[in-house]
Amino acid sequence: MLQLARCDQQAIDLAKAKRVQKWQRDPEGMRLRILEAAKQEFAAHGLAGARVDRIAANAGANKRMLYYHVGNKEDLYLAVLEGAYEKIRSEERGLDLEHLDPPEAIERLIDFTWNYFLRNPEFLALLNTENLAKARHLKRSTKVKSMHSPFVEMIRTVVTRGVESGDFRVTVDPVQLYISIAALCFFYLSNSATLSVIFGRDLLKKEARDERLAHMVALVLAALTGKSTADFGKAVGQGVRPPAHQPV
Amino acid sequence: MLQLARCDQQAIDLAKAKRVQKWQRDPEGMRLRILEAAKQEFAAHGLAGARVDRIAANAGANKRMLYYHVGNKEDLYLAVLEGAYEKIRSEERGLDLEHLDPPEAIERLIDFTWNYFLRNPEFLALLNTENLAKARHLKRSTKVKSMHSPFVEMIRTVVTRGVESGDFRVTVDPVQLYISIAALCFFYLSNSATLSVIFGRDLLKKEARDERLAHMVALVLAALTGKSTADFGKAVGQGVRPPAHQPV
DNA sequence: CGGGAAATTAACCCGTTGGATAAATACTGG
DNA sequence: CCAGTATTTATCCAACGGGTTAATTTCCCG
Repeated sequence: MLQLARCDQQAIDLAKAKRVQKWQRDPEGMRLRILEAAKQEFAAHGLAGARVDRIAANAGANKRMLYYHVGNKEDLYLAVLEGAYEKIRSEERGLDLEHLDPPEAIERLIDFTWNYFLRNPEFLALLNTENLAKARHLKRSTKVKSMHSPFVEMIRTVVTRGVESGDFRVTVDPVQLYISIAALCFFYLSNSATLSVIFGRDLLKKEARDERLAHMVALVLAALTGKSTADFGKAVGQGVRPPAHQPV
Repeated sequence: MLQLARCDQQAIDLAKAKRVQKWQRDPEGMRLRILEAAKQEFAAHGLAGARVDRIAANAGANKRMLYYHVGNKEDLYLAVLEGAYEKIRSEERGLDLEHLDPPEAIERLIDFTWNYFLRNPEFLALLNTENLAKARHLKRSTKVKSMHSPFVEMIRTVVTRGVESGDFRVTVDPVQLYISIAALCFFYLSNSATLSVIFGRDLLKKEARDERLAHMVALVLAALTGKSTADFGKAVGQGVRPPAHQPV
């Protein structure tokens, strides 16, 4: 008792003397940490499986902070989702496909999409979660709808140029083409866990990834140009080909 | 009070006389109804979002029945998942690709995969859920692993035959090819909700679905055979082409 | 430097949910 | 027809989890 009282007195003295702070203000930083933690949590467990307490803990924050800075669980989720879309579209805008000749532009688009998904696995999980919810939240979002037409136009331009130059034999709906490219990348990575079990291969190891990228590029370009590249995926046998292509 | 008593007596009399049964036994039927309800529930809400009480209600059963006939929530989930895999593999086995010439076999495989996913949207949702869980449950399952090699061999045969006959210009790893075909179908359907919002089109309406199937067949066959089919998706402009292909 | 708004913490509330228990009821083999 | 087993019902509960309330601390600016 006496001892305790002495300690308390000491603590107070220290607090006054050295101005010991229990915490410091940082609203912007806090908000970012919250959103980052939320992204990881939603990506790892889905909307229903995510735990608000875990988000708070991983953000190094008090649970109350989530509600103070962002809102309830669903607001948090929507904020994360919007952020994720903004990020990928912003990177895509920097792709600059106009200056490449069409086949190279397509290859670059595939390469980018693949590596973006590889670098941002949470993005895949978030999209799946949102689709499970039938895009309920995305529909409410005003931000997201506007940011996609420029991208489609960019692809349309590439296709048109390719057809005019004779590089591409046929014309394609740019939306279909983009969906197909995204599909080839997305499905492989998003479902790699079950596919690896089913086919008894580790689909995420380096060689497998390189092989997959080569396969996708070959598939799409062969279809568009009619010229079959040599490397269409590893042979029917077991040999593994060296990667034909490296991330940017 | 008196009235009530009289009613009770009446009820008892009726029960004895007409042998009124409050319920009748049907273990197998019950089990099936439980699994069906569970499939819908897990597909609609994911593992964490699924509610055991809702499953019971939709199965027309008491909650206790789930635990009695199948097990706890995770057991239920695994049973549903295994059932889903069994169903698609079993249907695939009936595809009988051996008797078709290679390009037709591939087209048929795409057609089947597409329509299977279309008819069984829960299957897509279940796979996504399982991948969110990093295939944790599937790894535990002994049943599932074995049933896939025959299918891969079936595709391998088609590819080999195609190369030998000269129909296909290049050889392809059958696993890569199957993943690509599944990807083109799966991603479009599984993500149709968000994609529809983003691109401002209803991707599930009849014309869009027909268009998609034609696009996928054209893409894959063009890549394999080198012969571009005319119909590679709707033009760069806005015209919609009539469906080139109908479900079986 | 001090008062008040902004930021943060601590503690609590309460409906939900997975799961368990025991009693009641139907069926079946002897 | 009866005894024992299989199946179903009716409750209960403890843990969890999202959200809130109120107090506490920091910082800014007049």
